[in-house]
Amino acid sequence: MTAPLRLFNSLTRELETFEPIHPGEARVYTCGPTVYNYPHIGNMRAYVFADVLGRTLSWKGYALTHVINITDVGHLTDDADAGEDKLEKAAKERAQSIWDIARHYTEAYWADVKALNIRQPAHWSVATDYIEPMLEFAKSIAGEHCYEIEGGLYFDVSTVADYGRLARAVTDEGANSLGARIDTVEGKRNAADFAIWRKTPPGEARQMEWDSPWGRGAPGWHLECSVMSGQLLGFPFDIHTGGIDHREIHHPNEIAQNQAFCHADKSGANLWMHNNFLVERSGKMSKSSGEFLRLQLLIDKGYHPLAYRLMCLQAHYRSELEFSWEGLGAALTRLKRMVMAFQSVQGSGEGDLDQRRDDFKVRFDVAISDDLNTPQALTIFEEALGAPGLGPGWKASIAEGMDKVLGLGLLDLLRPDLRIRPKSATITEPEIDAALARRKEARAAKDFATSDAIRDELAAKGVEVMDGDRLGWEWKLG
RNA sequence: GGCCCGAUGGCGGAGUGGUUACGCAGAGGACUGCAAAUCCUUGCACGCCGGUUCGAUUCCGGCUCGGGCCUCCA
Repeated sequence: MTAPLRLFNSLTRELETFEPIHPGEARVYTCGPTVYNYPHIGNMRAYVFADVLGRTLSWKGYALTHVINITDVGHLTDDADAGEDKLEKAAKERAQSIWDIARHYTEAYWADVKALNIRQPAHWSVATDYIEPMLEFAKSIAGEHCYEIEGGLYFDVSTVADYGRLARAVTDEGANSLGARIDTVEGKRNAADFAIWRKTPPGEARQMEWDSPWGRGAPGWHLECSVMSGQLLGFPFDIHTGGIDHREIHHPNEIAQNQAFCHADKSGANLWMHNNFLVERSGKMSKSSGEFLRLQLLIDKGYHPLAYRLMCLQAHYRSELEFSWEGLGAALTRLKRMVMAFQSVQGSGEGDLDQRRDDFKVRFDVAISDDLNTPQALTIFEEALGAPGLGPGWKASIAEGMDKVLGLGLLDLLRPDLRIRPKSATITEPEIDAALARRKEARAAKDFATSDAIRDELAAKGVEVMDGDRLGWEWKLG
């Protein structure tokens, strides 16, 4: 009755039918943020994607266990072998405790998660809570797959089968392009070898460091995801997601660790899924480039955060999505109309239209089951909102079904909620109300010169008067 | 240098071997004192050159252009 769920597996680069490892269950691990800075909206696209995946699995009836990790240690500013830990660096620059830094940015991330209607996963796994299991994991693979050099314990990628197959990095000659540009570290056997444990350099002390058989130090970034996914979901689990950038380094390394740990050639997860980037004309979104787009900036400019979610939904997760303020505005306009359409669904039509209702559901299911085709699912959703004369319960049916998958939360979203005061506004709501009251009097007296003058004044302050609309007025954006 | 991806109307963005979604913008209409908002209607596209085919935007090859990754990044 429902369509089989087809998902694109980065490992095989093909669509595959989802078949749960544990009947009736779906276990998903999503690579989360490194909390050394605010997330930008491109980062958040990854979580909107993972959220839609999770919601779809729930819609299909699977009991979902979703894990998103919080990286608060081990992620370096440079490559796998050099550079500083991002958290240590941020703490040093701001003269703050590393734990305060981590907490601050974790909370900022969670605020964005909430604003975008991203559901809470079963676990937010924090890397520093898993140091012991990481040490155990490292010990179990150290003998057969790792070697020690001055910098710490390194993983020898030649000890596992098909290293880098996820990245498709092997050339015709058998050479591996991964790590080709990494500066050589003294003693490394292969360019792509990476740190499992990084020793604190002699004479230095880090805020975050632990004892280990390889000296006092900190775990390598790649280690944590293998450990937390294995601990919380068990190997093998169903789906591992992340940004497309992880397809090249982080996930191949994770797979290598999983192979070593499980004494198997399998990757540790049945499906590896990657969302493509949000791009901007001025160049790639990058935190290292200084200014970057935060969700809060969108809100400050008067755009409701769910307009950004809708913008993400309008494109397929595997396609690059072009960001522009015009595009965001278009999504906001669409969202406003959807909210109004949803509110006008009365559910008072004849009761003999169940077949049509089911047809919508089937079409929606087919679209979302086709590798999460949210752009198409959206159009079917809108068609259903505007379908005339559907029977009682239609509205609730839409909210409980399609909207649960898309996550726009139309049941709790009212048109006035979308009117967000821009931070730059120079007029207050009471002032606007007062002006509109004066305008109403003028209009009643047919003093159109005065009423138009008031309208012009408001327009100059970014307020658009809408007489024929219940809202009465709206902020002008852009 | 190596690996990979893309090229669809004004913008964004689906999809398909033969009638080319959808959104926003635009145009026309309804409504309005006039507007705006809203609603209805609607025009507009498949990078170039070959090949396969009865027929290609869709499949194959080449070209051009653009992008990503191999260094931190979702």
